[in-house]
Amino acid sequence: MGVTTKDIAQICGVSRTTVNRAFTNTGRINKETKDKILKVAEDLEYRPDMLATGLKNGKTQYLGVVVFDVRNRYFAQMLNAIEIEAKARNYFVNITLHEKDKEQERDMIQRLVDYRVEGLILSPVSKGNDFGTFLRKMEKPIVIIGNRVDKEIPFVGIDEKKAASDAVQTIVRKGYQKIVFICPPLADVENENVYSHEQREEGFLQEVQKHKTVQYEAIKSWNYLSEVVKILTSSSEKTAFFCSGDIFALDIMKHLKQLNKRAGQDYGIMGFDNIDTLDYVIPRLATIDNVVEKVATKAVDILFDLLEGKEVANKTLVDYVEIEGETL
Amino acid sequence: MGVTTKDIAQICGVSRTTVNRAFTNTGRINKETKDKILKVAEDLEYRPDMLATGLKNGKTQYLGVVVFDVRNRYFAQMLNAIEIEAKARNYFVNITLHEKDKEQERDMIQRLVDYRVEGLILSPVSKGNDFGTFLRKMEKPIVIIGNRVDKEIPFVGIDEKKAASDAVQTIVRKGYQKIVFICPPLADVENENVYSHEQREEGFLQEVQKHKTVQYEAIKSWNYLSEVVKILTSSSEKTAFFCSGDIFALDIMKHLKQLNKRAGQDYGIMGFDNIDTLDYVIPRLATIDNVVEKVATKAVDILFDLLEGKEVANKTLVDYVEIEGETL
DNA sequence: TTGAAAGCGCTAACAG
DNA sequence: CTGTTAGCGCTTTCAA
Repeated sequence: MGVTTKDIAQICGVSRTTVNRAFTNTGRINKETKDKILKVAEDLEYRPDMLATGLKNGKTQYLGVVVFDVRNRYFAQMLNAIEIEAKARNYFVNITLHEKDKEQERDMIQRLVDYRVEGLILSPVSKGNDFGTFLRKMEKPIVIIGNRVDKEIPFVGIDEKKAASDAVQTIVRKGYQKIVFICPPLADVENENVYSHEQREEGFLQEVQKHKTVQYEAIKSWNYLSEVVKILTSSSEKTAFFCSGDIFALDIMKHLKQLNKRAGQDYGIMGFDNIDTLDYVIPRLATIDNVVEKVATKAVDILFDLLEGKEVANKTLVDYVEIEGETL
Repeated sequence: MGVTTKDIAQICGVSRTTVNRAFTNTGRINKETKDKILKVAEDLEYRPDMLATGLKNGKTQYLGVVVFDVRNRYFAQMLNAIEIEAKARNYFVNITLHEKDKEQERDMIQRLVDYRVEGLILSPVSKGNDFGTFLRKMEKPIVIIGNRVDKEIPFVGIDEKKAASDAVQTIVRKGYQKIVFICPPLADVENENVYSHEQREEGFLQEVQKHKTVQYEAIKSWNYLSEVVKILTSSSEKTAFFCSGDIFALDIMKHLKQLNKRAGQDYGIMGFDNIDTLDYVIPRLATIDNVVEKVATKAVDILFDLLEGKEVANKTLVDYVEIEGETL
């Protein structure tokens, strides 16, 4: 590497300890020597070696973030919020991505810990006790967004169940007689949905069953497009599709448009997430804003509470927002 | 931290040197002691401290990436490609984001270097000699995507100028008599466009001027929407808008749709980038695919060439793809 | 085949 | 106010 404290010490005719003191403002030090040291350091463009500092202190001022697939709008917004919030506290963020691969996910977490990040924010595909144990073994503050791992690890999110339930109420109020829930599998491999989508489904089922006159159905396969067409052409009831993600809704709208079925008129449709692609699509999709930026910000707050040794709730809910659209 | 080589050495009754040899396969070592060491290490769940290793070797197996604003689809695709390509070579990626802030940009680069990333891939907002000098001072392999900094620092991208020129040819061929180039400023602060958009503009101008019968105009302000409306309502020529980014095109299409003007019929429009939001928008926007994933992959390839001490071209072009749409 | 010793660059306890 | 010393955890001569 380049310039070290040793070089500076030599040039200034002092010890490395003194040089260190000049930087850290710790211990008493003569103003003149300090100024001189700082000046020399600047002239030489001295930069402390963070690996050495980190090694010594066991602290790196880094947070680790692991998410799957940034291409998902949801995550992009999340990452930005985390970055901003962390920066505000003078921390840095190491973002790592993977593609819904559970093994990779563990690797990346492990790797970040090996590099001594001080805390982790995760939006994992893995969950369950086994994964929870793995995380606890890291012995680092961890906050989870999006997929509840287990009861113990702090989680931040919205009340997905209640949001889905609200959505169903809205749909019913609009006079739909049949509601179809679209919820294809997310983690492809094991055909297992992440927590939030499971919750959405639960919320849907719980609420829709309260309305005796309303028919319902849940489609959980990947070829939902053809199923949707089948339903729409075969049934006479006023039908709405409630999708566990905006993407599915957009996909359906596009497909049906080609068949000359118009959202909001020939059928109702509602999404979930409020991804910003919606800004460019007409008609405006009705959806639930999962306030991902707020959630991310809150997650960082909680992580810092943990870092400061504070107690935190193991579940923190942020208020979602229902967005009215033109598709219901 | 947890278990160290010292612990393992003690347990196995050998020196730390020997433990190290067991891991690195360097130097001769008794098969039995080796096996024993590895076994103990596994039992204790030993993890090498990467800060210590990095400090010692001056190598971290990390690449640094700095981009502004992942919310931009463009970058999201890029990051994924980089991550995958780096992983394939057993390297890790530290992604850092900022919001078009030049000072922050430098900070983050500096910080990554302080952490001894071995190389950098940047898509910077800054450019020019001054920034080039700054980068060279890092004394790290660097590859630039998207904003040419200066002649010396290796750059990967598409031939933006030629792509824009091609686009104009296409538009002219479709019979448009007036072409309006939409290119609002990207780096808000200084009203200065990044290289790629400048190139697109140059390509536009160069080509459009070859077609004497075609009128043209360039709108470079943020309130392009009202300008567009003004032009469309006031002129009788068959008009097409060529946007330096898909986002602007989508914005215009949405706005004009509300005024009952239909893309592809009442006016032509073409974008640039081929962001994947286009998949959900009807009509399909004509655009240029900037093949960002290919570019990113290539950038990593080049970075590794640099890491291996190979000579690389200071400018590498990847073939773009013109996408036909329904909007011309 | 193994170990002792020195050092990467920074920090902190303890003396002076 | 300043310096000496030891050590973070790992690696690498060099010698045994």
